[in-house]
Amino acid sequence: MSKPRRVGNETSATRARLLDATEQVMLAEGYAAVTSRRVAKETGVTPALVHYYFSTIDDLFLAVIRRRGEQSAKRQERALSGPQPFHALWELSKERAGTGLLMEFVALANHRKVIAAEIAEQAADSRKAQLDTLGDLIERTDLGPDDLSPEAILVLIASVSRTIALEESLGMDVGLAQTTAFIEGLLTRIDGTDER
Amino acid sequence: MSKPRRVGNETSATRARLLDATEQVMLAEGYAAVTSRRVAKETGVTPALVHYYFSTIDDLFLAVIRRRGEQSAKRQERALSGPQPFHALWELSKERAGTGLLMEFVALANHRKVIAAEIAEQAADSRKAQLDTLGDLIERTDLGPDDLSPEAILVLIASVSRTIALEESLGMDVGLAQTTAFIEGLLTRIDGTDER
DNA sequence: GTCTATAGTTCGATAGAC
DNA sequence: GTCTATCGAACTATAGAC
Repeated sequence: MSKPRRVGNETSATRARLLDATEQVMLAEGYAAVTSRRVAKETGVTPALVHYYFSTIDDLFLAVIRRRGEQSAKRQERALSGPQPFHALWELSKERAGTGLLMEFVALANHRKVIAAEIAEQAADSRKAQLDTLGDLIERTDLGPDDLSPEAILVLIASVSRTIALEESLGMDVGLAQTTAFIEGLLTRIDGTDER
Repeated sequence: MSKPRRVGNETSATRARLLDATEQVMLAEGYAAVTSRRVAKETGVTPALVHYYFSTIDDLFLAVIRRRGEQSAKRQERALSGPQPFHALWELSKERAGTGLLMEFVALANHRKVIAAEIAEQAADSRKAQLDTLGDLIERTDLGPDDLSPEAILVLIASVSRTIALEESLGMDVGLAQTTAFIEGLLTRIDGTDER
C-alpha cells in the first residue's frame, strides 16, 4: 500500500550476494546480528543499498527463507524419486537441520507473524509432498507390532534429525547413536537394503 | 576480574520480578526484545536497577536459565519417582517444550558460548538422571523387534515432544496425532497401563 | 545501481545522588 | 536498594546526488 518507490530487481547478482551474506551472519551470530549495516559490510556495499533491495529487514529475512525453500523443495523432489527414497529423505533432513539456519528461523518465527506463516507453509508443503510420494510405500511394508502410520514415520524422521543436529551442536552425545540406529532400521525395512 | 563493585542479592524479591519479566518478554517477543530498558519497564523500575542486579544482559539470561533449570530438575525428579515414570516424563517434556522458552534459549545458544554451555550442561544432566532412574525399567521390557535401547527411547521422547510443540505452534497437524499414538504405545508397554 | 548524509530511535553501561 | 543523568554506540529508514 505504501512501499516506497524503488526496489531492486530479483535477478540482480548483488541481491544474491546480500542474501548470501545474510545467511552467513545469521549462522555465525544469530538473526539478531542481521542488520542492514552488518549485511552491507559483509557484502562490501553501503547500508542504503540493502534497503534499496529490501525495504525492511523482514523483507530480507523472507527473501532468504523463500530462496532456501525453493532450493530445498527441488532437492527433496530429487531425493524422493530415487531408488531409496527414505534413506535419501533422512540424509536430506539431517543436512537441513544441521546448518543451524532452521533454528534461527524458528526462533524468528516466534515473534514475527509473516515469517511464521512462510515457514509453516513451506514445512506443510514439504511434508505433503513426502506423504504423496511415500505414503503407499510405507503401507505396503510390515513394520511389526508398532502403530507406525506413514505420517508418523515422516514426523519421526523430521523430529530425530532436528534433535541430532541440535544436541550435537551442544556437544551432547547420550543416545544419539542408538536413536540413529533405530531410525535407520526402520528406513531399511521400508526401502530395502539395496533393492531395484 | 573487572566486574564493577555492587551487585544485588540473590534472594531479593525485586530480582525475582526481573527474572519473571525477562521470561515474559522473551516469550512474547523473543530474546532480542530483552533489553535492560524493556525489562525495567515491565517490572516498574529503572534500567539502572537491572544493571545493578545483572551487570550484563548475558548475566540476566543466565540467571533465567539457571532458575528454570533448577525448577525443571525438581519436577523431573518427582515425575521419575512416580508410578508411571515414562508417562510422567512424556507429559513433562511436552510441557517444557510447549512454552517456547526452550527454543528462544536454543537460538540464543547459537551465538553466546556461555549460554550454550549452561544449556548443554542442564540437558546432559537431565538425560543422565533419566537414564539412571529408568534405564533398568526399559531393559526389562520386551519392545519387539526394534533396536530400541533405553537411551534411544529417551531421545525419542525428547525429540517428538519438541517437534509436536514446534509444529503445533506453527499451525501444522499432519502426522502429529499418529506420532503421539506411537510414542504413547511405547510408554504403555514399559510403564504398564495401570500398575502398582 | 550505488553512494553520501542524516533524522530519529534505542540500546548498554556507568557515575553518583539519595 | 533505587533513582537521575548521561556518554557513546548502534540501528532503521529515507532523501537525494551521482
